[in-house]
Amino acid sequence: MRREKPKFKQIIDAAVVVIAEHGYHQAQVSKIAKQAGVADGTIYLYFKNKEDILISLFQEKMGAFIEKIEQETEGISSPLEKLYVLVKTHFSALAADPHMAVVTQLELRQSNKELRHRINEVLKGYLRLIDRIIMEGMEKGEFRQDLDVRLTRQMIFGTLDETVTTWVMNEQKYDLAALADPVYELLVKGCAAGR
Amino acid sequence: MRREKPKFKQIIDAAVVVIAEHGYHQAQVSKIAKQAGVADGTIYLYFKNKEDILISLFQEKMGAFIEKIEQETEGISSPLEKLYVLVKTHFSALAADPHMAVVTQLELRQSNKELRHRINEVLKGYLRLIDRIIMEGMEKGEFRQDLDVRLTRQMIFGTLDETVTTWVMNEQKYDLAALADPVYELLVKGCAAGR
Amino acid sequence: MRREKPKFKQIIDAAVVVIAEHGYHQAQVSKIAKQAGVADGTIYLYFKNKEDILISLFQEKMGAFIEKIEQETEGISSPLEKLYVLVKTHFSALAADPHMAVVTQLELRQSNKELRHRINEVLKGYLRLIDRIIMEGMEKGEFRQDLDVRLTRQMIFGTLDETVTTWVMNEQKYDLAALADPVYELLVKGCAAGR
Amino acid sequence: MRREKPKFKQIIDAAVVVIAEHGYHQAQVSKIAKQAGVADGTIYLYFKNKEDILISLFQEKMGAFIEKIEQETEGISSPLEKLYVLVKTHFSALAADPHMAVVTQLELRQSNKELRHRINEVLKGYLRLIDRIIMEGMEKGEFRQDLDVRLTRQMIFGTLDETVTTWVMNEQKYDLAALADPVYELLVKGCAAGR
DNA sequence: CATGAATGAGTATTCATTCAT
DNA sequence: AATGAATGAATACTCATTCAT
Repeated sequence: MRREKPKFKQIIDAAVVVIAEHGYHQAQVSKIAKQAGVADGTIYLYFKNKEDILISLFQEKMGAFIEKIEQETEGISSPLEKLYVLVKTHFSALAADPHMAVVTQLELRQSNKELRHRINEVLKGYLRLIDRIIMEGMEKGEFRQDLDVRLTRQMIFGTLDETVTTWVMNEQKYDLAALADPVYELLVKGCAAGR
Repeated sequence: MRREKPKFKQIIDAAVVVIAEHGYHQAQVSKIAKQAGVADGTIYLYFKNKEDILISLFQEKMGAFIEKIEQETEGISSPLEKLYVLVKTHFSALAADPHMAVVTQLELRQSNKELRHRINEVLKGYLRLIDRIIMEGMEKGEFRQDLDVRLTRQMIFGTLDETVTTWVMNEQKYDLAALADPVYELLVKGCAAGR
Repeated sequence: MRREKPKFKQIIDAAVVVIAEHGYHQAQVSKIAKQAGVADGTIYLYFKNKEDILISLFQEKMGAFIEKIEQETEGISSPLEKLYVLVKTHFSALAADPHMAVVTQLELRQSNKELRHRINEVLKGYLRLIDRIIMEGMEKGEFRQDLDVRLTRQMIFGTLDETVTTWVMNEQKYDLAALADPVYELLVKGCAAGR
Repeated sequence: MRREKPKFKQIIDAAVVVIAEHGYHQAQVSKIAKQAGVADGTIYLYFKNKEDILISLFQEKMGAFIEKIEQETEGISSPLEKLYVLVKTHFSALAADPHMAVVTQLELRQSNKELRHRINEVLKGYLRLIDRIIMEGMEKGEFRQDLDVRLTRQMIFGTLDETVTTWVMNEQKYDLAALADPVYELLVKGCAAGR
């Protein structure tokens, strides 16, 4: 299994650092190789091509991200609480890894359409997780019955994503994790005044 | 005023078509010139460089977009209704211009960080418009009093943006404008069941 | 006669200024037109093409230069004295027109081989003048009898040219005209100690 | 040391041939690469950019030229004889390498001002060598005591340079080396008849 | 005569990928 | 397995010249 070989991780980690520091368009293969401490050619013993590095990077990191959120929400029975933990974990995981935040929110989005479609494949795992929470919430009566699952998931993911992106573009100046509570409340109650 | 010269618009429209059809990275200057029916060199009589075409494109189109939404919401006194019209207009404007939708949601995001920052400057006008609706809503008691304006705006914009992007990535297969009502309701009421 | 039309001179003078200030490779036709206060297209009513401007420039200025030296040396009977006046006039004419000095010594030499050959045609008038002084000097016994005219002329012109070029490259910091006496003596006596 | 790698010399030699045959402005990088038998990109493993090829070319060739003249004049005690050997070697070295003669006398002078200044830096080594001969000649009493070293050097270099350039522009039709004797005599004795 | 908007040919340089060692 | 020298395709921009007004 290539994912277990030490150089596989070594190269992916190097890619994250190089992209975060130099930006997507300045992340040449040779720069990644240098950062990883291997020869340019060695990259191609572990990855099919440059795109494959980026896809693998996203798979590895996003996979861990999803797994973490799944673990955190696993034992929880209340869908609303699950949603809260998801928001909290989403924010704190990215706040804890500033390099990764820059890479996922800004740099990787500069990739071409094909790569972005591949990335979306990976993202789907996360979106399905959100979908499951929504459906469970509707079943258990904690969420409104008339929700459109896809639209609700788009609201949740869109809000989280926009919040993190704004935070990254503001150079991560404020405490992202602290936004979990008000954002959760917004998603749950909406913006209108209650009756 | 260069913006009023016919070739200025002609070239920008050509750029939209070329980028939508061939993608950002395949939108060579010569391809845009050909589509516009002018010589390569003519481009440079109206634009400083390639990046300037893209920035101008975004300014022109986004400017018209914002202006349209401002006009539509102008006479309305209820902030909630303003929000509804904003959602509706946002969706229908992009649904009415599929090329532009592809360009703004997918292609232009591949641009480098500098261009994206310039684009964000233009976007700010739109975000400020949303902010004003939120503040007015709080003042008039239609929105909750404890809202964080920035977070609320990020929810609204993030949700709209994610919804449009998903629609574009699904090849605009369904009716985007029809989503205005449920999305509006989601934003206003949130996803939780009422008490 | 085009040479007598005011715009002809106007454009040539503009070319000298532009080339001296911006350098040969930055002396675009449009810049010369602007400096001359005419439209780009007007240039082509007076000159066949850009090269023609430069050739005409050289002909006009070099023609006046040669004429001046011919006039100064005309009444003089002694070839040695003629040579002295030539050296003196060569230096003082260029010292009096710093723009022109930069143009002839540095900028115009960046032109392509063909233009340089055309320029050499013009220069030949000057070289023939030097030749005549040498031959007269040999006839009148003031110059050595065994001189090779071409080589002697190359020594004279090469020395003057190198001296002016060095002066221009040193930013015309010292008094060029003051070098006429020692340079003349060098050309006449050579560098060896007399017997 | 890049100068010792075979491809470094290979590319420089190719540049000399291409420039001599096609002229400075027609010496595209791809043409040089083809002549050198390498890929375009390989050029940039050995040279920073195109200008660097030309500067290196001049440094390599002019360096060898100066070294050769230094070696030839080394053991000689008489400054006059040193001057003779310098003239002789200058002419015969350029006569032996017609390509290089075209490149140094005609083509490289078309380069822009910056490159020409870099080239002059290299030339200074040669001018200093001439200066040393002049000063030694004055000390040993073989040269006149009242010489201005700079002017004398300008006469010597200017004469040699003009002689070679004329020879190149006449398509190297006559025997340049044979001119060493009369040119030397001119430089030493001047053109005036002895007393 | 004069204008100036429009033309379009031409070129240095980068970098993902290969393959002989 | 690992290396790194070599490859070569691909593209924005300038500016001399024209010609309809």
